[in-house]
Amino acid sequence: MAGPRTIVAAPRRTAAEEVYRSLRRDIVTLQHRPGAPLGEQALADTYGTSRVPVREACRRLQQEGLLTSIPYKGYFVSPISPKEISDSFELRSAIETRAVSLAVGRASDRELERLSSLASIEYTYSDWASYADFLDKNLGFHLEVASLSRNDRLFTVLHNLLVSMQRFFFLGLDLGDFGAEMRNEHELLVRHMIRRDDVAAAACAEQQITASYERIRRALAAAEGVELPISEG
Amino acid sequence: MAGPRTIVAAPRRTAAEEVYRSLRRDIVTLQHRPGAPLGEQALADTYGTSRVPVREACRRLQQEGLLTSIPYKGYFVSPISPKEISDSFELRSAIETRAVSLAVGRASDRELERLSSLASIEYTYSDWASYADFLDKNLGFHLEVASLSRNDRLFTVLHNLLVSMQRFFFLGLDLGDFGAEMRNEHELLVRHMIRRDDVAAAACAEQQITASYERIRRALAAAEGVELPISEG
DNA sequence: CATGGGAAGATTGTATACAATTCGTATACA
DNA sequence: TGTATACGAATTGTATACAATCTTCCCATG
Repeated sequence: MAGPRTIVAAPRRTAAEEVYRSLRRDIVTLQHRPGAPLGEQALADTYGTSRVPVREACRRLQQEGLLTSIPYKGYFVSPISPKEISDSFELRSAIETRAVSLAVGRASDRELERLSSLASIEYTYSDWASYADFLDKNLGFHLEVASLSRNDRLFTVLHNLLVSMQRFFFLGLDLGDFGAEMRNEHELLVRHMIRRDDVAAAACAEQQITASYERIRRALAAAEGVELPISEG
Repeated sequence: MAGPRTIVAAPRRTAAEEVYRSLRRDIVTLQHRPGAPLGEQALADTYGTSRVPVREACRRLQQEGLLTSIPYKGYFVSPISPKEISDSFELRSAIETRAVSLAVGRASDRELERLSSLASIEYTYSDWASYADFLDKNLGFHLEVASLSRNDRLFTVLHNLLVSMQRFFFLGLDLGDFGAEMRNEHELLVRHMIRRDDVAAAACAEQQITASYERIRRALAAAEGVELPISEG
């Protein structure tokens, strides 16, 4: 899913890696709420390891923006502020539209065909497990586009950004059933790319990212500071 | 220099932080050559600490792309390949042009005036210390632009990217005296920004980034695999 | 001479113990 | 009552010891 040519490095089975993946999953699926306190020792007890691997995982998540460290107080799940959401979408727009442009110029017909097969995804309204699966496949689609840009550095940065944005999307899915809408968006984008129209494809991506942002904004306005600890940005 | 409103976090004086900063400086100034092997224990001995802080620093540098880890062999300074340079400039172009656009719409006249004062920089040809100072100030200029975008996430990502690209620029400065040229570029960009012409400013930034890439490419072609270990990309 | 096995060395991964720093609180004092 | 201060609890930061894993090289064996 993540990478077609994942020659980079085989992810080894290490405790630090396990803690990292588990913690990240729990954070992006909102099972650890924004603002929730996490201590190294507590996490070590939870995962049955020592503080050293936990520490490594936490520093990684901190660098990716999902955790915030307050020295001698502990780690905290980074709060979700309107500004952070807006900043993230703005940056995503800058990077992903370029990725689409580059991909149009560099991907083979064969690869675009394969991309097309990843465009059709859906979920079941108000089904949590379905949400998780949907977001995973949606991430896969966008990462495939990024990978077709043939730019490893761009891929890595966009990968990190999209992962940290996953929890925003979790907030949005409950607002309504957008499965069909997003599937149509994906398919439209791929059609532009197959036609090798880089300008139209980039504009299409830009517009879809804005639409996604609007969905999140509406979901946030609907929830309006009751369910989740949203900090003022 | 880095940030005007650096409210984010006071950089604590910790051993891991010291090792990180020292190592990063030595890598971007090419005092540690691309491909050079670095072991945790050796670094610990060098810096007079234990492996734990060294490890933390190395993982950070690895995630930023300056170090490459080969399991059970050691860390190595990431090689500089033509593709890595090209990828980096491509990504930089995507992010920085957007940063310029945003800054034009959000910075105050006062801030743009201050930015103007950072534009005039120069260096002395074939003077190493002068190079380091020049690159530092040049970085400061571009980071100030990024900061004026008012997008923290964009700032952080571009910051990391530009830092890791510093060592490319080191290769380029010896090719000739580009001080005046780059100063003119900076001043032209600022003039576009002051005129609040975001399209012209973004196009100007794009063109300048391309020019910078060309300078590096020529420098690399001139050196042609004799002085430095350049891996084939 | 090619090849597989295995021991030795090196490196990373993990656990535990200890030091350093910070924050809250209680308390002494004005 | 208000304020300063000292103490203690909690947490991170660091050092060291040990275990696991990989590489390498040598040697036996076909």
